[in-house]
Amino acid sequence: MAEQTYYGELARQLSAVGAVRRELTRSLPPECAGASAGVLSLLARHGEMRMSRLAELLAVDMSVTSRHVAHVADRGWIDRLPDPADKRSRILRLTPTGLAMVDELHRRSTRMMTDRLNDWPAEEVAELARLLARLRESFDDCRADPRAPYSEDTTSTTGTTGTTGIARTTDTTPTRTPA
Amino acid sequence: MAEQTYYGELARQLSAVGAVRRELTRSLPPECAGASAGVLSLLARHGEMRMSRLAELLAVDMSVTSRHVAHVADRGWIDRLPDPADKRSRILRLTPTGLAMVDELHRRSTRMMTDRLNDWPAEEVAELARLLARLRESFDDCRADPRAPYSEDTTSTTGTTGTTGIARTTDTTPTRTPA
DNA sequence: TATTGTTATACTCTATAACTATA
DNA sequence: TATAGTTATAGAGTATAACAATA
Repeated sequence: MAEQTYYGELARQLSAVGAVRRELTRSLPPECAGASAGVLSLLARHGEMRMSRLAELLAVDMSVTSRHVAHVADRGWIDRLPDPADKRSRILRLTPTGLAMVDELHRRSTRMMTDRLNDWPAEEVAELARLLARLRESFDDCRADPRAPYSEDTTSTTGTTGTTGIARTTDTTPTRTPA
Repeated sequence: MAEQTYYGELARQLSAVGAVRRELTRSLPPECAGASAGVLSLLARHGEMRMSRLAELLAVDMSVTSRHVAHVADRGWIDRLPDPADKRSRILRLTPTGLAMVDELHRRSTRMMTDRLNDWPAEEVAELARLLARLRESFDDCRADPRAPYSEDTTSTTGTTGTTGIARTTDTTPTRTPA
């Protein structure tokens, strides 16, 4: 069990890292917004899948996923194939154009990171990536079992009861490593 | 210089950590949105400051800062005092109510992290916080010197030239540790 | 009756640009 | 002329809820 202070400090750093994410987003091609990039990367990494599975991996509501998927489908980067096993469902699969875009995205993000972190030793880059993956897993695990998220009646403020409605994720099984 | 693969992996993990940030946001009191929390935390950490300095620390445009500051001022959490040295400028300072809110925020975020990461050894929590802080610094350093951000003509796609317009940050000097 | 996915609507956060008031 | 801050407007991302089609 870590000291209280570290937890608070970690929480602050997590908010602050938004600036880094925004800058990473700015390095993307203009036709491919951040959310589209997320969809394409996951399809490249995990292979074809259904909407619901993708929503899990993205850790956002399916309504959100639906819009992002429609967007990348409109641009011809994925196909939405009928699922023979369930007529309500759709199978999402990268097109060759989509695959090319994934490679482009990977090139750009790698270049950006290389540029910014050129003085980082390899172990620290890998270590940070590892810890972030584990952080997500720890949060996913809690989302998995639905024991009351919070009670929050600490003091000065009205209590919230944060209810989420997003399913479990866990993402550590690459299917394909682009380029 | 780390291997290319680690850079790409880190970029992916950074996008994916958005889910964690969203969940952290959900733990906040309803009257205090994420952006307000950021403003209050920085004022608690660094003490009173001007708008422009706060915009730097937040790493967002000053127009954005202005709105967030107006919001927390409306709720009585900060005062906007005249700057005797420059009549254009305003000094931002936490009110007692604002300070109480900061404590509440700290309590909540710490509790959330404690809840989710209860099986993490203290060193890993601290290590992740440390690496994230350093990540921000590395990105800030690049923003500081304005050598052409990018050229981007790798292949398949139209090139972007990401221009930012946000100043340098660097945040490692706590002024006050709440609670 | 429950589940898969879509759409409509609303809210948060951010950036750009035009504007003011000082410097 | 340049800088500090404000406001208007637009765009990206997300959540909730109502809905259609199928299980």
